[in-house]
Amino acid sequence: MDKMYKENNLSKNQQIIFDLIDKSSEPLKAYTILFSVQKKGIKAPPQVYRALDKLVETGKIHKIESKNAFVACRNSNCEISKATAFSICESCEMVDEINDAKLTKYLTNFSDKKGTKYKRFNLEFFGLCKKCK
Amino acid sequence: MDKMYKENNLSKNQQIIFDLIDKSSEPLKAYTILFSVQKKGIKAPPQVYRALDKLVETGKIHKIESKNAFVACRNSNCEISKATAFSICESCEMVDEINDAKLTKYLTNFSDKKGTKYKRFNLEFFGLCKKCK
DNA sequence: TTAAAAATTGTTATAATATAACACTATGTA
DNA sequence: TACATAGTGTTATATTATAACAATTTTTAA
Repeated sequence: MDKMYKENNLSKNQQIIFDLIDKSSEPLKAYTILFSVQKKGIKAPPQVYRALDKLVETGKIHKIESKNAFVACRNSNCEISKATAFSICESCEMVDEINDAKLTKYLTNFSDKKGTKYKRFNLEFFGLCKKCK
Repeated sequence: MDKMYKENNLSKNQQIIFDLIDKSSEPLKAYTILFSVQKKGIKAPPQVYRALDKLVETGKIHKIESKNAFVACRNSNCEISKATAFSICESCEMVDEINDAKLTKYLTNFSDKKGTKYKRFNLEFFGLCKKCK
């Protein structure tokens, strides 16, 4: 059988792009991805953005909104991105996903002054990483 | 004296653009701002982006990263944006700044598993606002 | 199994967001 | 007053993202 990529539920383009992001030590931007996968036949922005959209939707990757860049999800059981938190180094631009049950619980249960609860959040912390400090 | 705008420490372009954002009931995008202020002599993107950068830097406005849009700060004493939180309606796109001392304190004091504390954060909650629910 | 539905792909063009670089002017400060 | 700093105006261009259309592949379920 030659459609191995279906075994983990990702399409061909999604798998190619996920692999790239997953192997990267830093967040990747859409056009960086595009240039990296051109030899694999992915030649145009919509192909990249469509795969990214789907991967974000399914929680395989997250978008770092302040950087327009994408990282693989490091939370073993993350299937849908509804509670994301990141630490971002303002010097070297390193990004780490924060996986802190207490923080997640606190924010997931947070309700504002009108009593509204939210079904999703994204939190980005900025500072200096260990190396840069 | 004809340089009134100096009284509150904003330059001419900064004041024009701040006023526009401040009066708006919704987040404004850079090019929406650009089109709105062309009659006031601000004709090119860099003029808008420079003013926006400065206003963000001084905490007069905040950028909603997930929307590439800007809102005026509603926290009376916000001089530097180091602790921002917003609620965003996924239906009508309404954005409200959350001003919750307990939340701010919790996040300002948050330290990750390596004990690192961060000097700034931005939190965006997503859900349905009262109207859309 | 097979036809309809849903998801994915490929492609071209273009829209939307943001910055580089340069010349100049205004303002604050010693 | 002169120097440094901040702000302005301008052209061009870089970067990020989507629209629209045609085709193919995969899934579903009758």
